[in-house]
Amino acid sequence: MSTSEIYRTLPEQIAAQLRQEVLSSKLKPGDPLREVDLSERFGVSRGPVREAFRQLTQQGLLVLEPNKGVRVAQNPSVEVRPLVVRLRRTIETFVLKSIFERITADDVSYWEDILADIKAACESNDVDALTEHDLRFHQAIIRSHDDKDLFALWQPIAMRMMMHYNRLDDIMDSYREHKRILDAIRAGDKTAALDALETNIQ
Amino acid sequence: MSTSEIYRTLPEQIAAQLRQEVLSSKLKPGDPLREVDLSERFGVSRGPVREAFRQLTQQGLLVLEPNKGVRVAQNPSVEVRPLVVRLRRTIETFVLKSIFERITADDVSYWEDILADIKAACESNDVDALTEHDLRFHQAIIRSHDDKDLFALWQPIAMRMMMHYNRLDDIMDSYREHKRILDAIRAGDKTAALDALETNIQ
DNA sequence: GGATTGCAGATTGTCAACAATGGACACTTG
DNA sequence: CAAGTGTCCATTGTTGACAATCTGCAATCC
Repeated sequence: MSTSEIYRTLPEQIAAQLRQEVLSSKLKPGDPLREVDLSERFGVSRGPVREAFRQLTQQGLLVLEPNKGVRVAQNPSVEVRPLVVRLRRTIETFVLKSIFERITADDVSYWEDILADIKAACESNDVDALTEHDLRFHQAIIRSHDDKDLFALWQPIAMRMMMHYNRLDDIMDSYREHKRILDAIRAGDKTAALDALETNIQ
Repeated sequence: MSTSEIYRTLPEQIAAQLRQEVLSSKLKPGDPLREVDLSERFGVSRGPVREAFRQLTQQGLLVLEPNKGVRVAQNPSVEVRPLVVRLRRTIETFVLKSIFERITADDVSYWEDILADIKAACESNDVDALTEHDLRFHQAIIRSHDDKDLFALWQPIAMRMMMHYNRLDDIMDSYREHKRILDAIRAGDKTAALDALETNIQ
């Protein structure tokens, strides 16, 4: 992980690593994951690996079949993708509307740090890092809401959007879109912020 | 379980039982669940119980804190509940719209069976059974879509709505609402069916 | 020849023992 | 007496052994 986030438990560390590999297409849809392989690779027993599988299944990145193990999930079909976009927009705009008046300078400063990471990833053309920081940006917004359950609601939807997907011709657009969101927030322009957010989610 | 559904794995059976107890408020928000207690109760080791905990966590019924175990989740806050309603409506109307032209006689016949269960539950004033069959009804609709991933997307949202909640003054209303959905489907009236579905989800 | 059965290896499912963690409460210390 | 420290116990986290299940392939039968 390029971020120095602290994962408290063994399964979380394993899940974080595997998530990164799925989102970066190092692991492709349909690829099987073997418990023993991974337990040897991470130097743990099969228990924590199974637990990590469970977390990633919940996030929609892996699919589990009893007695047959887990595989990397397929991308949402072309038919379902617009639904996922709509769901994610619904949640994120709900949260932004809800917290808008209570956004603190600390919040903005934290989001700016992430924006800087996004900018760096764009400039060095590092798609994997961009995916990671893009996710962190939106995650940070969701997490600033009081109701922590919103994150659990949002995560599986957002993950399904981030899987093996790249809609941008110019990678720098990602930076511009996120900057536009943050600029509008800083200016206190709620309508513009919501519009910028919706534009970014597609 | 009053239905004779077949659960293939041990964890699924345990999860089904616990889910029923959470949805029927036998287990209340904040109640802790102990691995050893449940493993003794179900006559298995702690492994399958942990696995069941993971499934229910993913569905939003339980909340997991590392090194501290799981508790029954809180109801969605009054602020978040409208969002959950909107998300569930979005998914279910999307599915109904999408499958409408391809609904078979077998589908309708199966849904009628569930409607009969709903009617029976209403008439005998059995709220727990009603919750179960209400869930089965909507689940059946979601599952008739080709994209099986939709169910995974829908479930955590629907579960959050079903937790310890009863919006109806007259329990028979539930039967009437579901009957109205099915009548509209039988009549081939898509608009009416979608409207009836939205009315039922609140 | 094509379908069915039976085996063998690989893989997941379950278990019970042991390790690590966290919280309560008594104890020391200033 | 208040703040901090240590110990114990309940509980979860991790492990490795063993059981059950699935998959592919070869032998058998019609």
